[in-house]
Amino acid sequence: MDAPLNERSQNILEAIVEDYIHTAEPIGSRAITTRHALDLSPATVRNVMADLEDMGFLASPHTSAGRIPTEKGYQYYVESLLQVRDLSEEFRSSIEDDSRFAGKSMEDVMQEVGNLLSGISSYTGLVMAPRFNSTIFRQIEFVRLSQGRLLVIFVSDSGLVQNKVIEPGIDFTHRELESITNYLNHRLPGMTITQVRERIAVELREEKTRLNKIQKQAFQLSDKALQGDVAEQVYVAGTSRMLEQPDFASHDSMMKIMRTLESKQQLIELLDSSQSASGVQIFIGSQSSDSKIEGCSLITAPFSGRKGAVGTLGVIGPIRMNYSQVIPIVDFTANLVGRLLDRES
Amino acid sequence: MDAPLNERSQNILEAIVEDYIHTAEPIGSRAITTRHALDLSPATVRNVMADLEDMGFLASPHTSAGRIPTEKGYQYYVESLLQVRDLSEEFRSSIEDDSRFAGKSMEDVMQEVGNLLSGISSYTGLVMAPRFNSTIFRQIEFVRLSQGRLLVIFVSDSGLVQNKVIEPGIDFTHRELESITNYLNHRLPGMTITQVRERIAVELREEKTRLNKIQKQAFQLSDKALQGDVAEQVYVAGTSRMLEQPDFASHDSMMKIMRTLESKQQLIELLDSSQSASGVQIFIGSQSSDSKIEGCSLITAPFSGRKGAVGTLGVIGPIRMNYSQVIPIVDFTANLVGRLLDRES
DNA sequence: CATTAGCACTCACTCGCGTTGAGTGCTAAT
DNA sequence: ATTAGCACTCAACGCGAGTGAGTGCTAATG
Repeated sequence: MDAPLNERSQNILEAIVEDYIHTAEPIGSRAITTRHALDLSPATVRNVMADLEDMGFLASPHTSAGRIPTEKGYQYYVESLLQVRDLSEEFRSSIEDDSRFAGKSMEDVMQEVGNLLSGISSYTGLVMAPRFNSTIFRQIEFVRLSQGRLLVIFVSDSGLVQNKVIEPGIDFTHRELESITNYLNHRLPGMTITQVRERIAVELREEKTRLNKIQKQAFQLSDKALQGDVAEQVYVAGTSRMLEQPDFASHDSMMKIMRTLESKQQLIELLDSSQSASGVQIFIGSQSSDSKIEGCSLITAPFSGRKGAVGTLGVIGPIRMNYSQVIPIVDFTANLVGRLLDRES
Repeated sequence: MDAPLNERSQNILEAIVEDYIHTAEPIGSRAITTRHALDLSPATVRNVMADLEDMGFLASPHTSAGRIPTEKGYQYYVESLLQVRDLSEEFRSSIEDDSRFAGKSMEDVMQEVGNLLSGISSYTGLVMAPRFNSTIFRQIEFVRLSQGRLLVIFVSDSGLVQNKVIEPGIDFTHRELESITNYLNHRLPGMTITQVRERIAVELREEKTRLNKIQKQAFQLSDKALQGDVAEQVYVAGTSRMLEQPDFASHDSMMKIMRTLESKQQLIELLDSSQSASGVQIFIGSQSSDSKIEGCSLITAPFSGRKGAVGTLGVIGPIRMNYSQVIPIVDFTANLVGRLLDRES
């Protein structure tokens, strides 16, 4: 929509965005000339700043304050000016330090990844474990509870464990369950849960065929067990990091953020859209959905093992976020988690 | 240490505490005479208030403000003045509404209980699931992962599922694992994990005896599987409720609380002490451990099924907490959860 | 003698106001 | 095209007077 920015304007915009990311305070023309060696006088900078403001990249809180970037300013910065630095060796080895994941169940690993993201980025870390329906079936177990209630435990290829309680109607004996379990565990591994479901539907439709009683029961039971979606697992780490940000000093904005971070459902919606994308995605301010996370930016990346279980992880922080640092962190971590998924299979 | 309070002083202290709980603002002498039908003049009330301040039950933020209760004041109020009301029918049925727990795994039930506590009390809800070591063993399953890694899944009597990853050193075949699983699931149910552990230790010591290979392997494997403590499961709900409290308006106090609520470890320590007690316990301000939750009170109750799996739940809020409402909520909920544990067995 | 009316006193809170200074926009000089 | 100079703006800070809720003390009262 606009003429492209000339180099000087770009430099100045970049300087303002970066300074503001560090200080969280409006940047004045003088501050730029002193902090950056641009060989320009404050007056010239002022002229450029006025232009940038006209074009919508900057805004001034009031006449006698400096400028702060607008959302559009951040977007331009991220798309055109930002050069993503390589991850520092320190971070890299800190992320890759396998000992932190040793001997942990997949759930604990996910939580730990959240902690890692939050710890290194100093913002809030989010991890959404792979959708169960898209993961590859590895094993199923049944545990008899009281009164015909059955605890079903699924284990996915990547070591994720999910369990739910069902009431099948029939009260299976221990032996029957054992047979059913065996049967299912021989037939189903290697398929995704969705595929398993379809398979079951087919088999049940053809039930008049050669299925014996055990087989029929097995399919009926697993049909019940797989009915309905399993809730997504979301792990949040470092929510208090949000409170450290001066951007959320006001009580209201803080409450809003914290409420959102508490609601798994809303987080799922946020992360969901990036599920299918590939590579790091950046949502700046209102680019992410309707103001639920007003004033926030979200950096996400999907992760997946070789066999395709796909989850999403990311970092959420104020729009005034250190993009150049966070982007490689998210990228690198997503790769790591992909490898962690594979190590189980 | 002091002469017991006479009735008039008690009435006035009670009035002040209750008014302050509602308004969060210092209470003056006039306010009391108008809001409560005590048939006393403000002057008389002032005299009594001065006495109560001398005795340490009240404090004045500054000369020309009203009085607020001290911790000692709250303690006296809770111990001697508070009559715990019966839970309103509305709350009672809301808590007992079974549908909210229908078809949920035990983990989800625990989280839901947290939500319930927070929702009804308007403070923050805490639930610590029964210590795994004290729960009764019901079933164990092994899942082969890559490279000699084994996923172990324990199910407790009350339907709690825990899993961890071990590296037994030997690479068992599928058949071997099946036999071991069968053997363990026939031998161990009904004991607590701790008992199971002891049993294993004994059997292994006598291994020269009549144990065949499978049996020996079974014990060695389960020994590995049960080594080390399983992390406590803590569920927190409604942390943002803390931010709603005017008591935590200051940035500092807020951060402190949120950090604590984020740390499972610290929450475990808080809840741990009430584990062994029976009935509702009330920790007012510094009564709870060292200022980690400065300005907070904690109301807890242990819950247990008939078979003894013991967990703790509670509500945490500002010292200025609505004790008369929260105490019966916690009490009632703990009973409910006890029943929920039993329904599985 | 306990209670209360009366009164002087205290002190956080609010509001208005002048001062300060960082920063701007405009204009004229280079 | 750039820059020096300058008038202007406006949030932020500090100060002082005014306000009022609330106290503590004293003397009067039933």
